[in-house]
Amino acid sequence: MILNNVASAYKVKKENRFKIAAYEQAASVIDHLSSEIRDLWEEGKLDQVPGIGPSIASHLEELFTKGESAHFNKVFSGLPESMFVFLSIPGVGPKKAYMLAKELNIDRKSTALAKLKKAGENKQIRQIEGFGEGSEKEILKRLGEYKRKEKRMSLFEACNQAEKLRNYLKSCEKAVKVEVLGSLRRRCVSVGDIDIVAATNEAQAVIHYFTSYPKKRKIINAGPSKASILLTNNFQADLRVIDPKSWGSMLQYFTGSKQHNISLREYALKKGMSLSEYGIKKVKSQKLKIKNYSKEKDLYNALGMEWIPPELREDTGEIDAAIKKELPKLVKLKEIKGDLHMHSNFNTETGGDLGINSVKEMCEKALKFGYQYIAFTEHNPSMSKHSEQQITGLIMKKKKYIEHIKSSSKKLSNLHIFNSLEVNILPDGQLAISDKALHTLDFAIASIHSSFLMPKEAMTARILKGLDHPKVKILGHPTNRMIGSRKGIEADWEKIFDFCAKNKKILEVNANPKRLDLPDNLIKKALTKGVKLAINSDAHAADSMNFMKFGVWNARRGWAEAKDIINTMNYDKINEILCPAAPDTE
DNA sequence: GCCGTTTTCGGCCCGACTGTTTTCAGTCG
Repeated sequence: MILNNVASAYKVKKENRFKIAAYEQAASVIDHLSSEIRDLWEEGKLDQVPGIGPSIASHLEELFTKGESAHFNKVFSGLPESMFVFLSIPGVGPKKAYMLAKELNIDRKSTALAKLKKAGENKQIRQIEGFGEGSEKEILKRLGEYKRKEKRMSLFEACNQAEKLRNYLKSCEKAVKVEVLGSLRRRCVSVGDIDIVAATNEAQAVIHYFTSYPKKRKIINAGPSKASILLTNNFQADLRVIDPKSWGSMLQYFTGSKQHNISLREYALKKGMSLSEYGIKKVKSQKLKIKNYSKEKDLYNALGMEWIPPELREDTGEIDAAIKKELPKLVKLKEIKGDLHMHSNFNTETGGDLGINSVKEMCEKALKFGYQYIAFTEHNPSMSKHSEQQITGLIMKKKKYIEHIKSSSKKLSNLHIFNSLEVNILPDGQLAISDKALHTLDFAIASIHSSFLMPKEAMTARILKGLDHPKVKILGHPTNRMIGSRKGIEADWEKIFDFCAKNKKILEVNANPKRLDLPDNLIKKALTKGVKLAINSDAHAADSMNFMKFGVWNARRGWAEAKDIINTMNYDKINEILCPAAPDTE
C-alpha cells in the first residue's frame, strides 16, 4: 500500500514520528478493511474510515482521480525507488533500505535486487555505515531465499501445524502451560505465522526445547524471553515464554490484533494505566510497580471492561462494547442442532460433485454430534439430460430411499431428515429445475456455481430472482469466494440483505475452511439488518461434517449470537421456518 | 496527521532482539 511507502519515506526524512504513525495506522486500517478503499472512495465514504482524516483523504482523492498525488510525489522526491524494493527483505527497514540504495547507487527498482546481490558478493555492503560483515551475509542469505512475504496458511492447515507444535511443547516438562495465540486464536480465515506461548519458571530450558523442534528448517532468532523458528513448510513460528503469574497479560498481548492492543493500551493510558505483556503499571506512581494478571479475564476487568472473546479483537468496536457491557453472547459449537447442507453419495445424476459417503453413514455421524435434524442437499440433476418428469422422479426416489434408511435403523428414528437439493441459480436468475420439481422438495438451497464475473447490478438481480422462489430458503455460500484463490462475486449486499430480511430468506455461513462464506464483515452487516443465518458444513464426506466448528468461528467473528443462527433452534421451530404450511386457499 | 465519556489542543502503545556500537538505533510484532 502506498501509505506504507509514504510512512517509510517520512522515516528516512526524519519526519515527526506521530505523523509517521498516522500514515502507518491508516495503511493498516485500509489493509484490514472489508471493502476496497477505492470502492469506498467512489461511494464518498472515505471520511468514515477511522484513521483517515482530511489530509490523507484529500491525497487519496487526488491519487484515485488523477492517478497520482502531488503530495506523495513530493514526499518520495529525492529517494531512490529501489529502496521500496529493499523493504521487502526481512530485517531491512526504511533507514537501511535507503542507505543501501544511496551508498550503492542503485536507483531503478527493476534491477534493484540483482544489483544488491552483486554488491554483497563484492563485499561492498559491509563498508556502508551501520552495516558489517554479519549483516552483509544475512542480506545475501535473505536474497537467496527471497520471496514475497504475503503468503498465508489456511486456518485449517494452521490448526494442524499449531497442534503438532503445541503437543511437542507440552511434552517439555519445564513448560507449565502452552497455548496457541495470535491470529489463529482469533480464528482469522488465514494465518501468517503461528504464535505460541509457554508459561514456565525456567525460560531458557523451554526456549532451547522450542528451537530444537524437529520439524524446523532453521532458527530465526532466540533470546531470553522469545524465539522464532522457520518451520519445514516455510512458515514462521514465534514463541514467548512467561512467568505463570503474568500468564493472563501475555495471553492478552500475544493474541492481538495489533490494532486491538494499541487501542486497548491507549484506553488504559487515559485511565492512568500503562499496559504491557507483563501487567499494568500505574503511570503516576513513582514506584512503577507492575501488577500481574494470571487470568486474562482479570486483566480486562481491571481495565473496567468485560472479557472480550478473541474472535472480536479486531478494533471494530469491541472495546467500546466491552466497556458498556454490551458484548454479544457469541454462538457456540455446542448450540448447533443440525446441519442443513450435506452431500451424500445418492446419485442425483448431477453435473456437480457427488458426496463420497452414504446417507446412512452421514446420518450416523449426525447422531454422534447430537444433531436433531439434517438436510441432504445434493446438487440438482443436470437439466440438459433430464425431463421434468425424470427430475421429480429422482427427487421422490431419494425421498423414499431416505425413508427406507431411517426405518431400517431404530437409532435413526429421532433424527429428522429434510429432503432437499442445492439448486443452481443460472446467469439469468432462473433456477436449474422447474417450479414443479421444486415443489416436491421440503426446501431448497440456491447457489451460484458458474458465471462468477458478472457486473454487480446484474449479479444482484440474478441472486434476488433466484431467492424469490417460495421453496428457496437458503442462499448457499453467498459470495463464492475461495480463500487465497478466488475473490468472490460483486454484488450489492445491502440490497440482498434487505431482501432477505423482508422475505425471511436465510444466508448461509458455509463452514468449509476454503470458503468461510459469508465472510465475517458481511455477517456483521447482515445481522444489523436482522437477517438470519444458517451455519452449514457443505460436507461432501462424513468426515467433513467436522468443518462445522470453522463456520461457528467465522460466525463469531461476525458477532453472531445463537438467536441469529437458525440451526441452533429446535426441530419444530426450524421446520416452521424451512417448511411453512401452505397458506389456506379459498 | 489523527482524534475526543476529562481534551477542538495536546496528546499519541510497549517491549524484545540483533548487530554494530562502545550506549544505541533499527526492526519487528
